[in-house]
Amino acid sequence: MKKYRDQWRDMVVAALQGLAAETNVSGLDITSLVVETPPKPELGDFAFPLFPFARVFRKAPPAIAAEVARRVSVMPGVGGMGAVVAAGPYVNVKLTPAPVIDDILAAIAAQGEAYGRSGALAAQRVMLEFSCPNTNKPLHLGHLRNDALGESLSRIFTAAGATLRKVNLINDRGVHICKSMLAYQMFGAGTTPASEGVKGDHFVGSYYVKYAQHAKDHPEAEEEVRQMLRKWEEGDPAVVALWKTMNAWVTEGIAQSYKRTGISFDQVYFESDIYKLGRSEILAGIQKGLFQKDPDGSVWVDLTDRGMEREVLLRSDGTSLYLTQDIGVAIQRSKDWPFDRLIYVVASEQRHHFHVLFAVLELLGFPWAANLHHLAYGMVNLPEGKMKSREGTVVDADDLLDELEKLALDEIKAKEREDDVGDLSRTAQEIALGALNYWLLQVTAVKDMTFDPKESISFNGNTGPYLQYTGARISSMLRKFEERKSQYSAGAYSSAALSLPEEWEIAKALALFPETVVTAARELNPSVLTTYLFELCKSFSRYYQDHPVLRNEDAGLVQSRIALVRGMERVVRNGLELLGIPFLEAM
RNA sequence: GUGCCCAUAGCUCAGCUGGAUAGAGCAUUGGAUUGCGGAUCCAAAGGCCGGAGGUUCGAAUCCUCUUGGGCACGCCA
Repeated sequence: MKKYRDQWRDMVVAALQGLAAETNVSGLDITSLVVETPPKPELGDFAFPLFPFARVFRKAPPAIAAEVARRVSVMPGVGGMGAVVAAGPYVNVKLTPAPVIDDILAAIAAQGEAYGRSGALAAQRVMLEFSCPNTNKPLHLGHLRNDALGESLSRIFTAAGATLRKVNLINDRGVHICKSMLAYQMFGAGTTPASEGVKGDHFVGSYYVKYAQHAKDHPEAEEEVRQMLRKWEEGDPAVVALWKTMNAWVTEGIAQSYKRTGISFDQVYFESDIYKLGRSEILAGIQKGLFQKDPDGSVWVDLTDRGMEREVLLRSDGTSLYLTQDIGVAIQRSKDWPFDRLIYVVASEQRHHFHVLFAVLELLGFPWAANLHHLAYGMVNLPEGKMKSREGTVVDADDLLDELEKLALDEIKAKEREDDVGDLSRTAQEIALGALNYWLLQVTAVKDMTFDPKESISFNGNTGPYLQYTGARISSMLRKFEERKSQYSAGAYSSAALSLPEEWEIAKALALFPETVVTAARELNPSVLTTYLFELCKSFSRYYQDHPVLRNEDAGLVQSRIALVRGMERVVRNGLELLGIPFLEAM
């Protein structure tokens, strides 16, 4: 669609310049000419508001609009492209649909899976960090939002042409891990996830909970934990062995969850490998006078001239902090895989941390420090209220997925679709995932949100399953067409047959897909795509409700509408892929 | 207390770099010649865009103040 928009913009620009030249007006600022979509389709396909030019022409906008419309309408070749009319202060353009429809449908058919991909960000190497689980408990609802955002953005960036690298950082060391380990030593009695038939992350998580209960009336436990951490750092064989065993259980469990939700990474960093990084950079920074050592031995950075505080970089005993480590990791990454941008998908609670991190890296003089970005996302609550780990109201990711799958399964059964669906449990899983990812991505990242499992799985409304349903209906239509193909062989595709306003609306929307992907990437916002796809599907549902695709006497009409349906199928398929929502051919 | 973020229909959310009468979905009410899967579609009703100023030809959008909510303010991660 961009092509056409630019074409018409150029013509309007030429008209304005022509008018300026003839009336001896100078100082025309053409950058203030914007193209927008009229609020109602009847008004046209593009609109140019001319308010900004009133001053320079000393004329009322409607008068300018009338003059511009007149000039554009007599430009060579305009007749075949479309009509141009003034509507008050606006110049509206109504495209001639047929050639545009031909163009769009041909492009989709030719590009197939690649339709929607572009080179818009071709020069960019983008590293995207997300998920970053702890190895002391299973994933919860918050991780699901993180993962959905990270995975979807990675696909969107890739589609927009960027070279993208997904990285994960597993927090597999520290006091929280030792707590589970200590509790397991005390109460584990040699059991394993296998012996108990429990997923590894849940197994270990249960000991984390047991520790918390134990520590309530055993204050000395805290000291034992610290001792254990010390032993771990010293490489005590027994402690390290237990740590390895329990970490393996958790990471295996988390890997299963990733598989279930379609999450993957190009590189995984382990905190246990890299937690010592950063220290040397801090020490070097002291030499350069960037940081100061206090009398007690702690090292600080003064950020007050940036409106921030003084922050600790090294403890008085010389050891690193989380911040120190993140400094080291960023530097390491810039060496491992030099990037143009590094985006961290991390909950908004850590805004301050990243503020400081980025400031320190800038102080250290890394040129890439200006291209670090914290994609902060808000909390996910349930209709019942907030998640609070202390009150045990944290929603476990696997449990939630189980619940969604059950709801989906119930729905399939209620509609008596078991026989049509193929693999029943797989379909339920895919619907559950569609419901989850759509809901999580539909809300702008920075905002806190409410996740309503029942509403998310609903098959009507603004939901993932609704999109999947539209895809399934489209697939069904295309299957039927293939079965009866010979019936329609007398006719041939012709864009002229697609003369309904609904068909024009759909075709235009299909044409907007590639630009929409780029916008989503530019704004780091998958919800741009959810909204786009929902509206596209709604238009299509409305259309086929009233206008039969296959049940037509005119074989040419059938062929033409099928071409449009094929375009729909392609865009829905490619679009859902970018959101991590499975496309279903039947449901 | 200080800083950052959020506030749009009863509920859940869109609203692009300011542009035509602020939009969806859910819920509510009323409809759709047995229909290419009715898991759909249509319609009605529902708003001082938290409030007050300001900038502008023009503000949900930008600025200031204010109210309410969230989060962060550790030699934790």
